Amino acid sequence: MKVLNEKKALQDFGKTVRVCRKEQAMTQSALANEMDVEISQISRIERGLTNPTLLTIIRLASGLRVSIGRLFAAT
Amino acid sequence: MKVLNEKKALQDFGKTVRVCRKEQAMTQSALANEMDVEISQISRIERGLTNPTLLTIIRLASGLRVSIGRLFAAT
DNA sequence: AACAAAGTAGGCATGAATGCCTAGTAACGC
DNA sequence: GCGTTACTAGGCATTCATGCCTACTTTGTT
Repeated sequence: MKVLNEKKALQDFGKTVRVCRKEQAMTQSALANEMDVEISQISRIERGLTNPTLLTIIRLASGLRVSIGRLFAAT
Repeated sequence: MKVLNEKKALQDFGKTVRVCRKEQAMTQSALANEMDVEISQISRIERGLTNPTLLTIIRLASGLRVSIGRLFAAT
């Protein structure tokens, strides 16, 4: 029953998403298109403002062409 | 903009969670305690009825003592 | 500086995740 | 059989993820 620092976990995830996106030289808009999600949601995720769902995470990894594990490398 | 089979993705994830839980010889109740989430939520996740959030997924991996990537091995 | 592109801020509506609860079913040993 | 533990079903309330929209700020280029 260990305590999770939720805010930090979301921020770490967002940072990793941003790093991966930059590595692909994609804009938020381009990623949103690949993922078929709203562009504003990308911004919220990268800033750690939202707690994305499993399906969004799968879409992220697919759009960024990385493994899901990669998105949690900072964890 | 590839299409994602959402139902199958959630079911696959749930199946993997169940496999990992059995490997640890844990009950749903024990896992729920480790994760500090409601037991009914474990049941819903394993049956693919719900689309869990990032924080829930992190708690799952922690409670099951597996990497997050492991939970997506079927993906 | 001016302009364009990229990203942020914030609000609002809708649907869904989660917690909480009760009741029912399944799977086990005795 | 009986009893116990494990899991499922379903409802209800609250919170929040997401989509959609407009406006604003930042960044980069010329």
